[in-house]
Amino acid sequence: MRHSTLRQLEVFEAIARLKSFTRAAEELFLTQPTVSMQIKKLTDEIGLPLFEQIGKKIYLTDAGKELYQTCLGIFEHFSRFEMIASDMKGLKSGKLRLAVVTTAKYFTPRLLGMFCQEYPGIDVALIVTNRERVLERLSSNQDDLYILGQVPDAIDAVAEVFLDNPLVVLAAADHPLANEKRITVDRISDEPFIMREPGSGTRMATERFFLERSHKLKVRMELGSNEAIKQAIVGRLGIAVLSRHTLALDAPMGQLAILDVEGFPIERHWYFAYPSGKQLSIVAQTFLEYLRQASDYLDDLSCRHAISGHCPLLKDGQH
Amino acid sequence: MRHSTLRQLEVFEAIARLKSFTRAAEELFLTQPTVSMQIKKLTDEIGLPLFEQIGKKIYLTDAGKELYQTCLGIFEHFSRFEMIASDMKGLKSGKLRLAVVTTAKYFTPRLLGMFCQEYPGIDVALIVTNRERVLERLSSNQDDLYILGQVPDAIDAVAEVFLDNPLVVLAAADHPLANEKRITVDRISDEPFIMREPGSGTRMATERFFLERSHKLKVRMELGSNEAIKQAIVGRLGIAVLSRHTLALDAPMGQLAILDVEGFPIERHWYFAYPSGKQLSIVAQTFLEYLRQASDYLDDLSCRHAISGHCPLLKDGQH
DNA sequence: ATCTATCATAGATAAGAATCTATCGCAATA
DNA sequence: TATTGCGATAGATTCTTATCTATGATAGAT
Repeated sequence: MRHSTLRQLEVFEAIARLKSFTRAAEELFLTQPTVSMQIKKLTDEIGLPLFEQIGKKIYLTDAGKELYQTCLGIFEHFSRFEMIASDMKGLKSGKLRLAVVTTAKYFTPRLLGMFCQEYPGIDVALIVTNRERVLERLSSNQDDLYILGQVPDAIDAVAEVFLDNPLVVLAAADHPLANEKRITVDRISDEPFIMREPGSGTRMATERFFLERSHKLKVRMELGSNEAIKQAIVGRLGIAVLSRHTLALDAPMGQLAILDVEGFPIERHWYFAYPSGKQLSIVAQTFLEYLRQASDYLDDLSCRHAISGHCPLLKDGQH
Repeated sequence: MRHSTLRQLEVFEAIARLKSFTRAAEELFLTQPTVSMQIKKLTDEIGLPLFEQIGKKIYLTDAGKELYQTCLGIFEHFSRFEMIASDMKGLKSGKLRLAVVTTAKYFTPRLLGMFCQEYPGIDVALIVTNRERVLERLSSNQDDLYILGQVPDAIDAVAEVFLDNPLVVLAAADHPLANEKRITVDRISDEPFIMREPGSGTRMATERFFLERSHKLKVRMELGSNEAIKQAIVGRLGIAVLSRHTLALDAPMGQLAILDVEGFPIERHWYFAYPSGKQLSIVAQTFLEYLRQASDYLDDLSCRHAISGHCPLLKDGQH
């Protein structure tokens, strides 16, 4: 009976409900012979009579009753799906899967928060992991969008800048250099450095920076998280280059200083990316559009926090 | 999307499962362009992409995942129905609704018991009510088969004898006539009679019997149930004409006697009936066939009980 | 760089589905 | 008995569908 058509079920349902071929025909804007024909075919396929006629009344047989229930169930499934589909089209529902590089966790929640407020039906999943895993997910198409601090090179992907990502030199607030200005790279390079593990985008950029200036770094420690590094700085274990975004609201206030080193901040950027050739879901497209628009506001925000004097991390007059 | 076809869903399901258009085509014995075409149509109807292709891999979009679930649900419904239908065809399941006249309750359970044993999957519903209600149900086609003691006349129905229904005269075991033989109708008609309510088939047959012989009955009581009548007989309130089937195994033993009256037992019959024009369900047909075959055995059974001397109701030598 | 696997597209065709009009047969009803 | 209402049947038509072959495009794999 897999060869029955939905049309037949539709016709059947109408008859079963109205208990009349003629009424059903009217309801469906068909002629009566047409519905008769449909039912005939359906009955043949099933191999059991669905209706019986005593006098002029129509009754459902047991098989008919079962089929009626089946119909209702099937239509239920259909309309459920139709609802979901139209919600997806109208952005009333849907899912957005983001995978972001560790450092991005300092600002993506805020981004997502605003987006979610605007589209309350959208379900967002944020995965925070290291660059390597993010690239892995990117190439096996596990998410909708990816956020990285560096354009993926080995993988064919579309990437676009949407936010600045300035790298700054951080030291303990009472570090001798904390109040100096225009510190040379020379002086910095003598300091003990704390770094993320090799492979970290920040580390790569930092190393390139010093390499270009023919300096070597004293890497005193390698730590697996930005938070740990900040703690280490406060503990006077050394200085570090980190994204200014790591100095988010929750950073230990007043214990860190941004050093005014020549050539800093290193201007890196945040990129969103997705596999080239991927047809983005409507939700993803919308989020992307939202990202582009929000970037202005976000830049502003991070400036105010980190630069324009509202940031408790900066000593007076340093900006 | 009500215009999508089941075929499309079938194709879609195969692709979603195999994650390949080509594999799906092979599985369905189609060419690859055919499945592409089907999916194209389905996608157009739904208005959302269902698959995405990154490199040579196929992935389901969110909409696709939803549709896949929907498909599974729908196919589930279908196969459930198919199972039920094929069970119905094979008598492995099904329902038999019987409506019988009150007096028939003394033997139908035995009939049904045997039938149920033979077809354990069949669900039987037995409704016992008075003749009037049975006819009502018959004319509004509420059940599969009906059992009556008299052919329905006002209603157009098919009826067939399947069992004898002898009416006998019952009296208390110590009634003066209990030991007499060849009692004339004359003598009986002086006795106080206990009867069922007007409309009862037994009553109608009894009245006709006496009318044909130009006798009138002294109806002393009208009672609504055969059991009540038997109790009344035992209580010496009178005698009565009842179906011998009412003297079933559970009858009060040794307290009732069948009087050997001329012209008795009145030979009535049990009929099964159904609305003419009704296409009986396979279950009903089977039961009917079973009834015809079982009638011999049942006749035998009731004979042995009521006539051949094994019956405790009969005094020695009366048969 | 070439080959191979995979999906998309185009064009053709044969099969079949859905539908109609006209008419028949039956049963309930007036 | 005549009429009416309802479903079945027959035959014709139109349109769609499902399908094919042939070919093109793209991206991994060798």
